[in-house]
Amino acid sequence: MAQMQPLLVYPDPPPPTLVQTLDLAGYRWQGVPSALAAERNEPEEGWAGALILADADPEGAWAICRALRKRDLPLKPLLVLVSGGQLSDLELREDLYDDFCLTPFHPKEMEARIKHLLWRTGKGTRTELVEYGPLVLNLETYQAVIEKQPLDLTYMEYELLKFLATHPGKVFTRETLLSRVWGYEYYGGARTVDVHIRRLRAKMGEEHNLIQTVRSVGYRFGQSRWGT
Amino acid sequence: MAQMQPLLVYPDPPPPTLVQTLDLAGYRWQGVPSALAAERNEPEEGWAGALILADADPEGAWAICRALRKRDLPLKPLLVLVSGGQLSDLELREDLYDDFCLTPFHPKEMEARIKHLLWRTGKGTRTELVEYGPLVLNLETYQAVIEKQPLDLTYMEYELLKFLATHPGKVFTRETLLSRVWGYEYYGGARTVDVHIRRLRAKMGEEHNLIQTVRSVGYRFGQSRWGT
DNA sequence: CCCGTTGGTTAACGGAGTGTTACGACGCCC
DNA sequence: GGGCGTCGTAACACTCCGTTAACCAACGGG
Repeated sequence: MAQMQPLLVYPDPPPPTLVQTLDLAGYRWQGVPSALAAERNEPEEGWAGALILADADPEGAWAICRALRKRDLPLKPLLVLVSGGQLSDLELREDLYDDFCLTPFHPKEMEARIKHLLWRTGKGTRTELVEYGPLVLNLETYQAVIEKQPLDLTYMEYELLKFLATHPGKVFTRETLLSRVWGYEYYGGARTVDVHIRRLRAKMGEEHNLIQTVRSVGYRFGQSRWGT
Repeated sequence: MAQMQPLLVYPDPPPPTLVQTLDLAGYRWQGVPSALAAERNEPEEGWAGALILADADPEGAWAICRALRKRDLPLKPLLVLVSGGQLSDLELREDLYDDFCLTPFHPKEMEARIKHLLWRTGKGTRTELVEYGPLVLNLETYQAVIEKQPLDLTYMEYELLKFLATHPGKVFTRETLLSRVWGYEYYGGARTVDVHIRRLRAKMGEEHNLIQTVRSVGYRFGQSRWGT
C-alpha cells in the first residue's frame, strides 16, 4: 500500500474528517489548492485518483474537475463530495465525475467508494507488500524479490522469511519460530530451523546477510535496532 | 424515458419508498422474486439495469447478483442497496456490483445514482474484453482466443479462466476458487479445481504456461509482475 | 430413449519439499 | 590448548502434494 500513487485531494487543506478517514484507511494523499497546483505537484507516478470536495466551493471544485478531465490523460477515477442540496448539480456534469458521495459522509462508505472506484478503473487494489531493504515480498502473489531478482522460494521458506521480515530486528528462538511459523504444536527437532535458514541464506545470495544468528539464542532478520 | 427498457428490481414487491422513488423519477421497472424469475420475465429488449435491495435478505440478494452476472450477457449496470452495517460485505464482492447506495436512502441520491450509472454504462457499448498476453476473452460472446486461435472451452472452464485472468498474478487457494467461481458455498472435493486447471492447460497448449501452481497454496495466472 | 457432452470424484503415480541425522567447523570458558 | 557447546552444511529418507487418467453422474438434444 505504501507504494500506491497518492490521491489528489481538493481543497487544501481538506476538512479534518476527510483527513482522518483517508489516514485511517491507509491512503497516501496530497491536498492541492488549485488546478494549476495539481499539475505542478503531480508526482512522477501520477495520481491514483482524485477526491474533490464540492460542498464548500462548488464553482472552484467543478473547475478543478474540468481541468483534470481536460488533460492529455484525463484523470480517473474522480470522486466528488457534494451536499444533499447539490444533487441537482450533478445532472449537467455527468462527464465530470466517476462517483459521488454525500456530505456529511459515513467514513466507511467513503472508504468503500474509494476502494471500489480504484478497483473498477483497474488501478487495482493495493497490493500488500512486505519490504526490507532490497527484499520485497508480495503477499498476494507469493513471490519474493531481492534487488529486482525473483527468488524461487518453497512454501516453508517463504513463510519463514515472511515471518522474519515482518518482525525486523527482533530475535527469535528456534522454538518460537517452530511454533509461530510451523504451527502451535509441532514436535520436531530444532535443527530444522537451521536448515531452512541455511537454504534461505543460500537463495538470497552471499552478499545479503539479512539473517543473522545470535549465538545461544536464535536468529534475527535485518539490522539490530541498536545501530549497525 | 418511457421507451427505455425496464429496470429489474429485487425483491418483489420492493419497499414503498423505492417504488415511489422510481415512479417519481419516471423509470419503468419490474420486481422479480428470484434469479429464475429474472430470466423468465426478461423483456425482449432486455433489462436496462438492476436494483438489488440487500439489507433485508443479504444472501438472497448476493445470489441474485451472482446469477445476473453469470448469464450469457452479464447484466450491467447493477446497483445494490445496503445498510451501513453491510459495508464490509462489499469488499469481497467487488465484481458483483457497479455502484451501491446506503439505506435508508435519499430519493434524490438514488435518482442521481441510477442516472449516472445508466449514463456511464450506456455510452460504453464497446465489447468487453479481457486480455492477457496471447489470451483474449470476449465476455459478450463467451469466446476465448489464444494467439488468434479460438479455444473451445466449456462453461466451467471459461468461468475459471475468466476469473483467473481478471486477477493476474494473484494466488488463489482451491477453496477460494471454489467459492468464487463455482459460486455460493460449494461442498465438494478441492481436487475438482485441479482437474479443471489441468483441462484448461491442455486446451491452451503446452507452449503457454499461463497458469502456474504455487505448491501448498494454490494457483496463479500469468507471469509475475516483476518477473523475468 | 439413447447418445454425446460436461462436470465431478477417485485412486495411482511421480516428484518436489521437508525433516532428520551425521559430521565438521567455529567460538567460548576454564 | 583441551574440552564443550553451538552452528553450518550436506546427504538421505520419507511425507505430502499435484498431476494424470479413468470412471461415473447429470444433463440436454435429437
